[in-house]
This record gives sequence, structure tokens and C-alpha cells, in this order.
Amino acid sequence: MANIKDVAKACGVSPATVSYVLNNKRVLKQETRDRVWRAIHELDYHPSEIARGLSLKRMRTIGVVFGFGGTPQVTADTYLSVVLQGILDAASAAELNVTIFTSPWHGAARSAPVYRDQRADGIVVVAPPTDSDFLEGLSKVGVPLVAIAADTTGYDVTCVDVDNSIGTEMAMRHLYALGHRKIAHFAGNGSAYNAQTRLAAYHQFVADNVLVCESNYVQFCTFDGAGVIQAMNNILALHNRPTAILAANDTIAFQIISVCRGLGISVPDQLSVVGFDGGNVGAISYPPLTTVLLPIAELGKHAVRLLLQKKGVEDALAKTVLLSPSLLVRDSTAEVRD
Amino acid sequence: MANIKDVAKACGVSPATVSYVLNNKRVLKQETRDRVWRAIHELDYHPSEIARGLSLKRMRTIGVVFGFGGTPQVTADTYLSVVLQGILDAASAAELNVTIFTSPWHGAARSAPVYRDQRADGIVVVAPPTDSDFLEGLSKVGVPLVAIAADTTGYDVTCVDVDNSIGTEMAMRHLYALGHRKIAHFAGNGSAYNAQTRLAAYHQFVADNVLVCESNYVQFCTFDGAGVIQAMNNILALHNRPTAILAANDTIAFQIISVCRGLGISVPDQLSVVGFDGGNVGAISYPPLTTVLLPIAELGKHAVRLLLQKKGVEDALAKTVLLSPSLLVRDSTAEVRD
DNA sequence: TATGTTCGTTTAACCGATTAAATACTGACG
DNA sequence: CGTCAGTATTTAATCGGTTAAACGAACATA
Repeated sequence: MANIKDVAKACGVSPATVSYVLNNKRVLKQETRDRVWRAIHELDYHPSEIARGLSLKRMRTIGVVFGFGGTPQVTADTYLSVVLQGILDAASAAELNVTIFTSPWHGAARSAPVYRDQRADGIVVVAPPTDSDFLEGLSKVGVPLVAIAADTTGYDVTCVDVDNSIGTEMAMRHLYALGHRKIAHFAGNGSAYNAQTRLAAYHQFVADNVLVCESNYVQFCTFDGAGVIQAMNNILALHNRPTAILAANDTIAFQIISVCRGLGISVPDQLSVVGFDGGNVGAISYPPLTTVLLPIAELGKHAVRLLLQKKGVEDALAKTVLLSPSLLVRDSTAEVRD
Repeated sequence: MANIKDVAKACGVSPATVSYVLNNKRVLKQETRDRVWRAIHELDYHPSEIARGLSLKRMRTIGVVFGFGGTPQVTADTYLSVVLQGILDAASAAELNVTIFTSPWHGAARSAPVYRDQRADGIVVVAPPTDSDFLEGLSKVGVPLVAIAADTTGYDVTCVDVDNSIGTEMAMRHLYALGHRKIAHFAGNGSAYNAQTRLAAYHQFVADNVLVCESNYVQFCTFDGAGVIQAMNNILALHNRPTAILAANDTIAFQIISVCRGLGISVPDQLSVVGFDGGNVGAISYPPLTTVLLPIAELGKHAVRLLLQKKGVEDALAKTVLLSPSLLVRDSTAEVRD
């Protein structure tokens, strides 16, 4: 494969000249320019981005970290793949490639340095678990960093998130307006900041409005079906059954509805269900899902934009940007009926 | 940020020695070794993967190309994100990072060289459209290449795919066994090789079994809801309505079912619907979807493995690997009833 | 004719690693 | 004591680009 020297030799100029032609950097004679381009095409030359990166100290690449402690998970929930889509959209627009880091996390001391190996000019961290030293480690390796859905208290990290508190409140207020006073919450992964915020906002609303809340009203369930089935059993065993459930995400909501169907419980007549996410499946599922619509792709786009700004201004950035959710009322919720 | 020279200086050895310590390459005095490691930790040094890449001519990174002509699309359908997940799984296991190329395609002559800028040691191309010169261009830039779901006739490219013909046949045979003789097909994106193969297999089955097939039995519809609604209208307008529909993917199938629900057509009583994909939504949707289960994540894993083998043996690889689908019979299909 | 400008191109250092080859040191042996 | 062998480390070239500074030629000016 031809390199810059080959091209230089082929047309009798120095490598520097070839570089200047390629980058359009200096006043050169048109004739030289033409000669160089001809040689470039003839030898089918394309510069090595690696060599260029070494020299320029930038790779026109942003790194993304998903999934922590193991393989990156982009399909665990649609959330992650939609965030990725947003990142790709913005990166593509800025002519940046996107590298997904795959190395498992073995604690900040051992793993953090990996992320400043110059491979990426900046890094987007998506939903790091709150119970790991991930953000702590990464925030001080000296690479431009933007987090999505992360708890940044204590770290100087720019973060983009959806306003989970308001989203939760919208959903709860909607149920409240329909007369529901016994509302359960199926929380997601306990170590996800998102899930924690939604749970906290749920508790807040319950307290503010003096709602019933038996201890079992909050169920933690993983994404797989088994967890939701177990959680539903727990809920249904209560003598003071809730009349509505706020799920921490749409996937859980679909599973709740599916379990209900199996048990002959009608949604929304006997039980109202609200999801969290707003993906397009909610519109075509049955019953169409009432859910909190989150601008998830925007999270990714925003993160990339902030990363790009960071390189320019280097500071004066809002520490946390919160995007607004909205409520998508469809047919999985109805007035309470005793 | 410290580099190898700083470390060398800090502990009074040459850069070469530091390199040998890092890579465990030579017999060195234990004392030197210790001294170097101490300096490495003290300076919080981590080698530049870029410099290393330039020197070693490998980046421990595989490139992925999705979406052609514009922004990579990983959420257009679950298919792409699941393939990506498979790629990430295998890459992670092999300690390889994954770079998603984002540059739009402007024809082979202009765009192909971009992919051999040394950024990636090998490239996985996912579902290139059959009507572009993508594979042609990429197959001769001299980078190890494996394609997924691509038409490789005419090119010397290793390819991994699901056996779409057999999958289609399974679905059709299932419908046939239930007594269906009027089966429509909602084909996907016309320039996707997958969709083309499924369509061809559908026609084959129709011919082999002398089924009814009015010209409007084949509908091309995009993923968005509007396309499916239009297609359903076309189908329902026929005086010889089909009793079953084979959708080119699950998303289309869900939309068909959703439209039917809106029109008061019962699935499966009045219309049987079969999907193609086997994602987990099918299990919790209503009615649970009968679908052709494809090992999509395996496509990604396999592609990465083939890429790794390629570097070793360099040939003697099966040109196309076809993975087997299976039929997941659930409740969206039933015996025909006139 | 000497001197200064401008223009176009080359020289050479640098980015941060790897590694073959050269060298320095340490003993052992005849 | 000189030589050889073996071990530990350094030197210097290399990977493939970029770019400040040096250089040479052509031309204008005094």
C-alpha cells in the first residue's frame, strides 16, 4: 500500500509537498498540484489516519462507553441503542467516527488509563452504574468527557439527562387525576441513576399527596420476563392491591401487560399501566401504552455537541443539561374503578 | 501527559527498556523492571495506542459499516442493533474495540479508500444495499472484510447470513399446513438483500405449490406505519383477499396486527400473520407472534470470528456461511376458516 | 551590481511508540 | 591476561504523516 513517500517519489517532489497538496495548506504552483494529484490517483494513495492522528494528536473519533464490567450492552433495552443512534447522528454530522470501548472495567486504577490512549478525542459515558468508581476514574484521566444519565455529584463532569423527576411526576399526576390513589412502582436496575431518580420522584409524589404505599408497592425487577412475573405475583398477593403501576421503562410495562393478559386481568379496566421511554412499539402494542416520552436520541446528540464545544471553550458549560419529557397518553390507563 | 521518554528519564533508562518492560519482551534485571514499573505508576503513564498502532500496523479494532449513503442506522429495525450486539460480544471477547464508520458513501472511487486508513484491522459490512457499489468498492481496498446479509455474487467476499430461503419456506409451509392457500407477502426494503431473498423464496413456494398469487399479494412497505397502512388498504381492496400474510420482519408484522385491530379484523381468526426475526417483543405482544426465529446476534459474532481467522490463515474459508433459522409458532397464526 | 522581496519547495524535527542491531558489562575458561 | 560467551541495556532506524524553518530561484528596487 502506497504511502506519502511513494507518492512524493513518483512525482519528483518531497513528502512535505504532497502533504501540503493533500491539506491544501500552502500556495503551490498549479502544475505541481496537478502532478501530485495525478500520482495520488495513480498509486491509489490514501493517507494513514493513524499516522496523521499521531502527528496531529486528534483522531476525529469519539469514544463511547456502555455497559460496565463486561461486554457493552446495546440491546438490553431500546434506551441504549437509541442513545447510540443519537450519538451516531451527531457524530456523522460533525464528520467524526465513533468507537465503542469494549474492555471490561476492573476498577478505576487499572481500567481508567485505557480511555486516554489517544484513540478518541473525547468520550461519552452512557449510564454508568452508581455503585462503581467509573465516573470517578474517568473524570480524572484528562480526556474530554460528557456523561449521559449519570450521577455527577462530587465530580466535575458535564452531564446530559432527561428530567426524570418531572417525567415521573407527570405520570403520577396523570394517574392521580384518573382517581388512582394506590399506585405501585416497578423500578428498574437499582444501580442505574435513572432508575434511582425515578424511584425517588415516585416516593416524593407519594409523600406529597399522601398516597397509599405499602412496602411491596415498589418492586425491583430486571428486564427479563421472570423478574416481572415474580414482581407481579408479589403485587397481586397484597390484600391492598394497587390500581395502577408506574413502570420504570416501556419494556417492563409491556411485560406487566403481558402477564396481566395471562392472568385475565384487564388493562386498563382493572389495572392502569404507565411506561417510561416512548419508543415506537408503544403505539402498536395492545393496548397502546400510556408512557412518558423521553427525547432519548437527543441525549446522544446533545452529548456529542457538548463534547465538541468543550474542546473549543473548555469551560463555562452548564454542568448538567436536563431535557424535558412529555406525557403520551394512550390506552393503558383509565379512571380507577372500584 | 507522560510519554515513554518521560518514564525513561524518570528512572534513568532508555525508552527501549521501558518498552521492553511494558511488553514483557526481554530478559531484564528484576530490579530494572521494578524501577520502571514504579515510574510508570508514579507518572500515571499509559502508552498511546495510536503510536503503538503506527508502529505495529494494527489497532486491535474492527470497523463496522451500517447504513449507506448517510448516517449509520442502528435503530431503524432491531435487526441492526442486535447484529451490533453480536459484534460487540465477539469483539469484547477478543479484546478488540469496535469503530462505527460514519462517513456517507459517495461512490466507490471516492469513498472506498477511507476504509483502509489503518484505523481498523478488519471491517464488517452490515447489509449493504444491493443497488450500490459498496461491496465492489470495499472488496478491493485491501482490508480484511466480512459481510453480513450481502449479495456477494461476483465478489470475493466472505459473507455470513441467515438462510432466508429456508426461513421463508418454514413460514410458508406452516401456513400451508394450516390450510392457507392465499398468502400475501409484505416485503421490506427492496434494496436489502435479505428482503430480496425472502421475496424470491416466497415466489418459489407459491410456484411450487400452485398457490393463488394476485399481483397485489406482494406489497413493498417501509418500516414506518404509513407504509403498512397503505399496503393493508391495497390488500383489503382485493376481491380475492389473502387469508394470511408473511411479513418480511417482525416490526411490519406488529404493524399489520395493529392496523387489523383498528379495522376490527381478528388476528389470527380472520387473518394469520407471520413475522421474521424472533426478537423478544414477539413473545409479549398480543397476540404473541408466530415468527421465523433468526440467530441475529450470531451473525455478528460469526462475522468477527471469521475476520480474526482471516488474518491467520488468509484463505480456505467457506465463502458464505448460512446460519439456520427456526420457526417459533405462537398465536398469530391459525387454521384457515372460510 | 548589490540588496531585498516574494514565491515555491525542501529539509529536518517531531508525534510516541517498537525492535533489530550495536554495545557495554560480567564472569568463566584456557 | 586475553578471549569468548552470555546477559542487560542502549542506539538508532522505522512506522507515516505534519509543519516550522531554511533554502533557492526569480524578480523588483535602489
